Amino acid sequence: MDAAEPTEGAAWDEVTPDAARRLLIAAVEAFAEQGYHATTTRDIAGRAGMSPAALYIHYKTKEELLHRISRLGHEKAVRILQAAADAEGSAAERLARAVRSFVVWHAEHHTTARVVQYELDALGPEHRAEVVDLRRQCDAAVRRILLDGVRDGEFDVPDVPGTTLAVMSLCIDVARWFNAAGRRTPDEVGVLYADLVNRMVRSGA
Amino acid sequence: MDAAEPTEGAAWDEVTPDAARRLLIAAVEAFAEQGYHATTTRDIAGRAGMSPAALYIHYKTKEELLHRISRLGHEKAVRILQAAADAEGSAAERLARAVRSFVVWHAEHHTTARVVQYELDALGPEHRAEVVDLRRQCDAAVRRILLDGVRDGEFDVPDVPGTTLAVMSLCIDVARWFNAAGRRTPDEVGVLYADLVNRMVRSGA
DNA sequence: CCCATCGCTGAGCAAGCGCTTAGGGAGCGC
DNA sequence: GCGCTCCCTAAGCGCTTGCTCAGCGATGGG
Repeated sequence: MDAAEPTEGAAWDEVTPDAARRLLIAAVEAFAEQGYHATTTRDIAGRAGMSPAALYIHYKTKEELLHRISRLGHEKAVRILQAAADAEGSAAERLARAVRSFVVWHAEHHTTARVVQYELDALGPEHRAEVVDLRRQCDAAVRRILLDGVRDGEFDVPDVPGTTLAVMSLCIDVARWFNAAGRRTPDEVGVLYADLVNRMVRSGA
Repeated sequence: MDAAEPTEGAAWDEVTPDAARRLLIAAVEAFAEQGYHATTTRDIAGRAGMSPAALYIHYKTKEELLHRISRLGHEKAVRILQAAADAEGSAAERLARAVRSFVVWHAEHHTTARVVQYELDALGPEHRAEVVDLRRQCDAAVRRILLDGVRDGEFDVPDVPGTTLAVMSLCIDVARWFNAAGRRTPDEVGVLYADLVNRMVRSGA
């Protein structure tokens, strides 16, 4: 389907210089494993092979690290969903693409996704507001597909906002339970979930 | 202050003495708002109107508080799902009841549910193992309903374990996004979700 | 009226936290 | 060689954390 998903390392290409990227990747792993509040700056620096003080050359605070991770992750999510919503094809095809690529991203980058989706409350007020706005754009993209499908008679969806919520919720929760060592590949989960969501909205019964 | 949630107080009836219950309810609120690691023992004791030291008369450690909350919550979840699985009626009726009551519980007690579902990793190894076992019982109850429905030709479910996972995931994530001040009541969400899940598994299209 | 018991508090300890500061060493133009 | 810049470290500051402990006031049996 769409262009190959970048790998874990390549996803942070835009973060420079090298030391800042290494710290950020270390922070993602630590936050995903233990949560933001349980992670110490010493732990992050240690994973990146640096002394505790090195962190503060590249980031003002620990919270700024989380903010950078959260913003980059949400921007990626918005891009994935808007690409699907803007694509050619029937509403069913666009919805399937949206769910599949969104789920694959959550499964493949489940460490990043876990931080992005579950550490939102650890952000400061203005940083959180910025990220909440990006989430609204995610919702809007999915809702647009559903509304198109209802308008064209493709879908039977009595409660569009509620179903949008449920679809997003289903995809996001993948980050919580997905385990790379488990028996399902990200793509298998994506295909399964696209089918389940299609069943939720298809008309006729 | 919690008059809006009539069952909230009654849910912790079994916790005695009174001071221990007040501390536990304070801990649920604090953990749900800020997360386990961001909550201090001083905060919990303060919410219960006590000094920091009072906590350690009733609980050995902060982790024991989380364990008690998590265990009681999971036991309730198991009871809800097994009651639905064991009920009379068609598989569709039992599935609808399971989803509806499970979702209503997550919405009504979303503070408790948030702690129960998202602070699992903060438990010590042996306490976590105990709780993970209870979660397997939850999964098993839902899977049993799906298998019955497939056997009787009521459901069309190509991937029973995967669909079980998705149904549980959908219900659990309610605890993350549900807001008591929002425009949906717990019962409305329960009815909506029961319908969406029914559409996932119904045969014919 | 006394004193043991229970539930609790005030004060504080050792450890660990986020973050700062002074300074070292490699690479560069001149 | 010299000085300048850029990354980085060792040491540590001020503060908060989970948890402890000696002791206090209220209660109730004798």
